[in-house]
Amino acid sequence: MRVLFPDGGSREYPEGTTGLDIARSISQGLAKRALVCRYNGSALDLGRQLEGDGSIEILTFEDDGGREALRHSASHLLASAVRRLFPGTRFGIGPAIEDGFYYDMDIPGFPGSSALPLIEAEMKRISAEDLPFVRREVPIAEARRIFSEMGETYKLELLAELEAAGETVTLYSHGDFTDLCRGPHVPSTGVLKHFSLLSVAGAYWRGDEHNVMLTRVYGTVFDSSAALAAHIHLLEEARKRDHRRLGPELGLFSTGNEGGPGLIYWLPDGTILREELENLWKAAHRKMGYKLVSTPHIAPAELWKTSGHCDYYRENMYFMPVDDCEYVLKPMNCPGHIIIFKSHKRSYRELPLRLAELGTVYRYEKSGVLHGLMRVRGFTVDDGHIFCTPDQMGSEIQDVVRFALYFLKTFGFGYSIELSLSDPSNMGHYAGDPGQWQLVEPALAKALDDMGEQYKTVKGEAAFYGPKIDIKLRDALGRYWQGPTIQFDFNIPSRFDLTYTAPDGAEHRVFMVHRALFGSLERFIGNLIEHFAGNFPGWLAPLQVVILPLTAAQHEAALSVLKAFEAEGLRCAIDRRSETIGYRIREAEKRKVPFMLVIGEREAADGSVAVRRHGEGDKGAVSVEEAVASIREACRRPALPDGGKLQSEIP
RNA sequence: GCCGGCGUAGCUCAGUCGGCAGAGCAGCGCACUCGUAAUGCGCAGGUCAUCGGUUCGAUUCCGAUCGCCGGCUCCA
Repeated sequence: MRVLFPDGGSREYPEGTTGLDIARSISQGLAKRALVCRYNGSALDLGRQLEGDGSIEILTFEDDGGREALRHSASHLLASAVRRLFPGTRFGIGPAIEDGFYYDMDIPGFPGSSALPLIEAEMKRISAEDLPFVRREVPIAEARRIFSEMGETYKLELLAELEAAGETVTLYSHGDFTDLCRGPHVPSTGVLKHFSLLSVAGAYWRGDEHNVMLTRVYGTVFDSSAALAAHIHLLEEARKRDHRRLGPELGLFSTGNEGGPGLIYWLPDGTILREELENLWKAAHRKMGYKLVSTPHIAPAELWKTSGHCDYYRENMYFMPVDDCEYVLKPMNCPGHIIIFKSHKRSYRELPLRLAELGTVYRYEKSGVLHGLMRVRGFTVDDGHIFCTPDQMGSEIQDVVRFALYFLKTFGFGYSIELSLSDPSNMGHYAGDPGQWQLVEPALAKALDDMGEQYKTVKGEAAFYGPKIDIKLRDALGRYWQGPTIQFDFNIPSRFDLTYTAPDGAEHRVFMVHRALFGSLERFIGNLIEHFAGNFPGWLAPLQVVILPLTAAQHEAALSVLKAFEAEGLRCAIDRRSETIGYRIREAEKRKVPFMLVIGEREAADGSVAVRRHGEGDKGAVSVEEAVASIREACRRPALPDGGKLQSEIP
């Protein structure tokens, strides 16, 4: 048989050669690192005999497929260890996940996370036994017999579903442990050396809250102890940066308990941070042609019936009685902006009309999903609604994407773009006229293409009311977070009968786009805290400069330096406490103040300050004027976006 | 909401197999006037999350409630 390699070369092998044979024939090193292979596109165990001509890829930990096989094999290893320690355990599913694996199990008498070291030790033992993973293809009836003998009720459920798909299933065994599994797997348990169990959690069988809850054990596995250590280090680094730890520690916000779960109380320093963001946001939006508006927090339930939220968003809304009516605490800003759009008859000359508001909304979230600033019950959306004509749509989309990227670049985030489109086989599910979808979806793709942006298209991920562009932001640790979102809405304009008068004198349906660039101010600040590990850039630092007179003899000099910095609008404070200079520096460092200015006898005498930068240490003495100039520069607010719209014309 | 874990001073955590509640840091007072990440001494600080039960006695054991943390398909 003729085997083609990824580099274009090819070679003749006897029929029935295995992937491992081929890897060996290429190099010992590759054979050692090989985990699984792909032959003619399908992933296979290295020990599988290959049939017929084809193209081969030997997959190692460097490849997605190799990593997945290693992780998935580790989940089997986990399961077999749990079975040895807790006989009678029944198994659910145990897939590989983004950076590790888990297994959902019903473990009789499971003591909780205290059992993890025990299980890990048992896994090490099974790894040392170097048991081969053996694949077997059996008729479904045979599999059913095997699993019902073992009392594996969850596996039987899975088998029942697989019946529809085919007549046979595959089983993988190592030692006396057998699992229903598609594979492929690494050759033997000995390949799994560098793993660690991380946590235990409850998980509903098949993710459905009506089902029983199983015990989920999470773990991770790598191909070297160094890579495992690096991953553990990353987890620790993430823990250190956790905004739920840093936020209260830096005096930014407080939440929970008396204040109510999921509600954020911004402390003075957090409020400064917030205000700086709001100021940049407002100035940038005005420059980009948005009109800022402000809408009330409550509105009659009627409004929300018209918008449709009362039907499909009810369980997230807070209702309250007012006079004889029912009112709603707003969960979204759009209906408010629609009232503003409808406040008078609109001409095509006014379009595109871009309304924006930092609108605080309240949504009921189940108590268990609340999470620091990231998932809360009250938050401020940097909401914007663009009302435009079909013709204007393409350039509006580009403007919004560019605007979103401006913010991400300003904060140093990376990003990746996702375009969510409708599912063509299920158009009945969507709001609006299919013609609109056909017009808009290609226009969204074209707008991104024209800008030269890379993006991933996901069919069927659109909201029922319209297609959308989601931008995920990547922080300093390489983690992705929900970022800007741009959503078309074919539902609301018709529900509210939003129209404009065109040049032909007739009324036309307006196009509407929702967009949020920060998403929520709370979540975005959470991202910023973790991204910067609390070391905010100068313009965001709640306190920018601390002035530290060495002794009481320099208090006067220090006060005049303070005045010089205050005059520049810098946020500064003087620390005249009767503490050693070391103590006061330590306090300022812990507070992550970017600049510390020490003033001793020498500096007081010649009108200088000794500059110390947070995290960097003493930078030496410079004149007060120089210090003011350089710190003012370092704390300057970011430039507004390029371009912008003509603001001063009456339409 | 559900499963599991946790809740002791402002913070970080000891401790009590049921018998007067402990430390460090922070706070306050006094002294110290100092050269780049913790000066010394002293004082104060608690309904041991809340409510109920068992007990002569509960912070400890049991139950409920509240809050926080890890999670709740990334599909054999």
